[in-house]
Amino acid sequence: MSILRKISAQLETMAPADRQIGQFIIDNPDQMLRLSSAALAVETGRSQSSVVKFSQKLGYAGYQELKLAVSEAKAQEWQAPAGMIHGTIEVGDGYLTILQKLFSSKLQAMQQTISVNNESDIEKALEALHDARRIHLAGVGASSLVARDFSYKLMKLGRNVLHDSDSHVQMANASTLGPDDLLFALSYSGTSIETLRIAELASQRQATVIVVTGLQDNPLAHVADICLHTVGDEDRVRSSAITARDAQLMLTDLLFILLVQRQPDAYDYVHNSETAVSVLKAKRLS
Amino acid sequence: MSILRKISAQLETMAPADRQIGQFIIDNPDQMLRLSSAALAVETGRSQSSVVKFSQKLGYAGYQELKLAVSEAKAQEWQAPAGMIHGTIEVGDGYLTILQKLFSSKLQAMQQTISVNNESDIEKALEALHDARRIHLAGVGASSLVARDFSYKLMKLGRNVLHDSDSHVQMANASTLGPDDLLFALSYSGTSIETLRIAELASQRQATVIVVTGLQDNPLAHVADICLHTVGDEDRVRSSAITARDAQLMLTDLLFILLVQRQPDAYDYVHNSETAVSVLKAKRLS
DNA sequence: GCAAATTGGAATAAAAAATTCCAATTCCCG
DNA sequence: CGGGAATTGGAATTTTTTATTCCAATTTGC
Repeated sequence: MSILRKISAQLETMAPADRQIGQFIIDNPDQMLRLSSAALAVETGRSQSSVVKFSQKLGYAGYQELKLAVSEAKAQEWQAPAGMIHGTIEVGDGYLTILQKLFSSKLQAMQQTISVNNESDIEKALEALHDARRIHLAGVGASSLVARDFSYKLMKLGRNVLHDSDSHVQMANASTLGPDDLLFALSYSGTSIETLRIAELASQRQATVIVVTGLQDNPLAHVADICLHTVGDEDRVRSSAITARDAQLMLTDLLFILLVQRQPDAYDYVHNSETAVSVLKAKRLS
Repeated sequence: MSILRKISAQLETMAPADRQIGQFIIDNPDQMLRLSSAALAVETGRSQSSVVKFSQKLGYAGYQELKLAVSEAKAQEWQAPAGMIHGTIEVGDGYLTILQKLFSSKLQAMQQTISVNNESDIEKALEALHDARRIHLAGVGASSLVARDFSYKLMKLGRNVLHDSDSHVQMANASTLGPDDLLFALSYSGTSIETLRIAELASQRQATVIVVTGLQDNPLAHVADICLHTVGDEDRVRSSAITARDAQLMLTDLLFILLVQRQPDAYDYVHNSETAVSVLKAKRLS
């Protein structure tokens, strides 16, 4: 149990000096860690011996041990998921609160995305990606960046990839797909008209259609041969495609790694890619 | 920067007593926090004054301040959530192992990225972004997607944003920047020639230069007015810009949220954006 | 080779932590 | 309600810890 929490719980039943010292520590843990027992006494208008006695009443040998416990309590607040601040980012939130809420939202989106997809669906998608002659990536808005990121990774493996940010070109590309090909379509809402039309066309042309979309029922999911789900809570982070994007990236990154594991020469391809790019890097500082 | 990391980096060039004391602290940070300077001297077979001098050579007023810094470094240290498999993805890894290692690597990259940047640097970047007349985003490869993602978000707020994936166009755009403008340059290596040249030009033209780059010393960091750092371990995830990209996104997402909090009409802009896009969404299934 | 700089322990001084002493206040029981 | 016991908490004192000074030995640089 965090000492800060323990002090809070006991505050009401403490004697006056103890209450004042305890309150200061709860309100200012960072500052307390920098103060000597005498300086803390000055800050609280109490005596130096009261500070030491306060520590001992809490079960510590002295002030130094109390300091250590406060330091550990602070460390746990940041790290333990249970102690992390969850919730909607709000107008009055300070820096640390925003940071923790953002981190927590990202973590949750990725974790939930993993748990709503079972291994057999991932394996099916992997199998289809592995076997596809050509892979066409489709998505608009934030999803288009995920599609592009995934297309770069697939191209790095030497795969035959079609991707263009212009939805008309995407549509034209889809009209060339056949039964040996695959469409990988991303849309969190599942209602983007361009992505939907492209998926419908690919499906008509007997290409395999993998859809990455949100959990809600939506028209894009209905076109899918294989449907992978993402979970994001955009309301938490001001509705700007942050958690939905992170959730999609979690899936595409996982598929990429699994493909790498499946392709014997994958590491060679990746290494070749790095070597090729290195001529575009400045030489090391001497 | 973590004091533990700093001590590690300097160990080789330290004199014998300092090296011994430094090594003990790196190996036993928990224990060190419980020891007086005299007790630490006994543990290392050195003198008590050497312990204090060691602290002072590192830039602290004394041993107590060093202790505080070690305590903070420990708090920010990465710790895998309980039970999670952590480590390098290897050839024989199964699905679940790969999944956990990937997830853990993402968490580590994001958390470490947060801990290596202090609040005052983030606030400086925020201030500069908030005040800039025009914001130019630069980056190539994976960084170009992060740049684009951030450009979309900034444009959603009604900001005057310059972004193009073509590095020649980026360069031409940089030639129009002035003292009221800002360049936001992303490169994990800090050695991409295009990004570097663009940053140098922006700097010459007196624009504010914010650089988002890795922790290692690099030419791009030297051009920066404000430097934000990212931590990613690409070796863990087959070296394909996964964790480096996640680290960069963590920073750009944070800056975006902080900007939203600073801009009174931000929510209106975001809402207007959603309304505008809704005409490109299929109607709900009936 | 020599002077200057660095290293680092012993001794000393200063600061911080802990304990003791004791007066004032509160609590509890008869 | 009164008196004794227990608690509170600051001042004074003691002990421990931290920081600085002194100085000899070693290393470095010219």
